[in-house]
Amino acid sequence: MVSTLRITRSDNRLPLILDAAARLFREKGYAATSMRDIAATVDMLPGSLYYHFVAKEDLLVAVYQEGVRLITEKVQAAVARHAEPWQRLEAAAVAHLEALLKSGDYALVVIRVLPQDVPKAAARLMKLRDGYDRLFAELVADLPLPLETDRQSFRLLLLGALNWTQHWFRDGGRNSPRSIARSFLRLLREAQKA
Amino acid sequence: MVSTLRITRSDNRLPLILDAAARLFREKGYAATSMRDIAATVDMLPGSLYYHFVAKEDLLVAVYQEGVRLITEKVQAAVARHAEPWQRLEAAAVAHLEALLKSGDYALVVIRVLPQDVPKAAARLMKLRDGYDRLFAELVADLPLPLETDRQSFRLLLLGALNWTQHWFRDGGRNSPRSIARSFLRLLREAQKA
DNA sequence: TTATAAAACAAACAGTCGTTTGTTTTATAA
DNA sequence: TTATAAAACAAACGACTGTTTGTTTTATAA
Repeated sequence: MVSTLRITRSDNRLPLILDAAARLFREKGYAATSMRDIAATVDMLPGSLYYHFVAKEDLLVAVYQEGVRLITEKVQAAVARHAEPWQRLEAAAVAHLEALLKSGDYALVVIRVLPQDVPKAAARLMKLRDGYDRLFAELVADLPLPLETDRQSFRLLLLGALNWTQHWFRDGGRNSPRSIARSFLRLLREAQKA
Repeated sequence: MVSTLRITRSDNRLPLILDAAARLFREKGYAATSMRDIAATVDMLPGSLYYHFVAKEDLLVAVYQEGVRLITEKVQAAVARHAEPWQRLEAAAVAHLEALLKSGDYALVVIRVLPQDVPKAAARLMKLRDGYDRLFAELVADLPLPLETDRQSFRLLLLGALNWTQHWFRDGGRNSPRSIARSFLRLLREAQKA
């Protein structure tokens, strides 16, 4: 699960710490979440967290890393199931949105906590993001679009709208992450057919 | 400028305080900005801020209010210059994006600081936002769209993409807020002509 | 069964947080 | 010129912050 960190004992509670951190970072943001909050959630003492992480920012980076991994994994799997460019993009959009809105805390931390909010970790966070961005760029590059279409704007429009859903999406309504993603893609696709 | 607060003396530094708060809230977020940061920026003592505001959240609400007012003002003025529905929406999108990316700190605080980040002020912040959202809803309602087009999705797609630009837009590049907004609208419009 | 290292405890550190209280300065109206 | 209220100062409050240090418990390999 956490590839870079060694776990040598079966009662290791590092996964629990990461879960708690992910939940709190998502709910309250990075700055408003204290190490004591996280420790209390997993019934530990604050200082104990420093056995696993050198500093608070490193805890965030670990959560971020797992979040990016999760999203990337789901999107790549979804894309692989299709061959036609538009279908591949739609599958990616659906998977992206489901990862954000359904799979839980890790993924949301990635689009909710801004690198600039954590200066000491900003460079590492941006690097983690960049890898993922390329994935979508390739999908858009493969689309059979009219020559005059600005593919960069196309990508930014779609991804921005998808990421912004976190601010208004409420679970339990009529529309699912899947239906939202499809709806967005339909609006974009019609325009590019000719 | 600040309609709800009385200014009875010419050397009142309330506007300076608001400017500083807006800048810091935008740069570092709400939680990471301390009252001492704000006070130091305007060369005051921390406690002095409490002559103007009962609590930190009220300072945020004041900034937010001014931000919403600024955006609304610019968008309404831009819309009023056109009669054709598509042109009105494009003018609104351009004004909205210019307000966010060019006019400075107040407007950006509105889309950067989430109501849920400040529980004690969340209700007030959301109320301020809602008024503005209606404005765009009306513009979309007036568009001559095919019957099958989902107007709500259309609005959320556009507004989400516009608001997300804060995360990647860098000033000085080839593309201006105006050109970005137009590019987005072109992508959406082509699809809806038939 | 015992040695070893993982993992957590216990307690404190120096600094910062939002805020309050009493006092002082100063622009303005009378 | 003086009375008044606006606006800021000065200093502190208790609570909370990220983090460190030394010690203790305990799962696991030998």
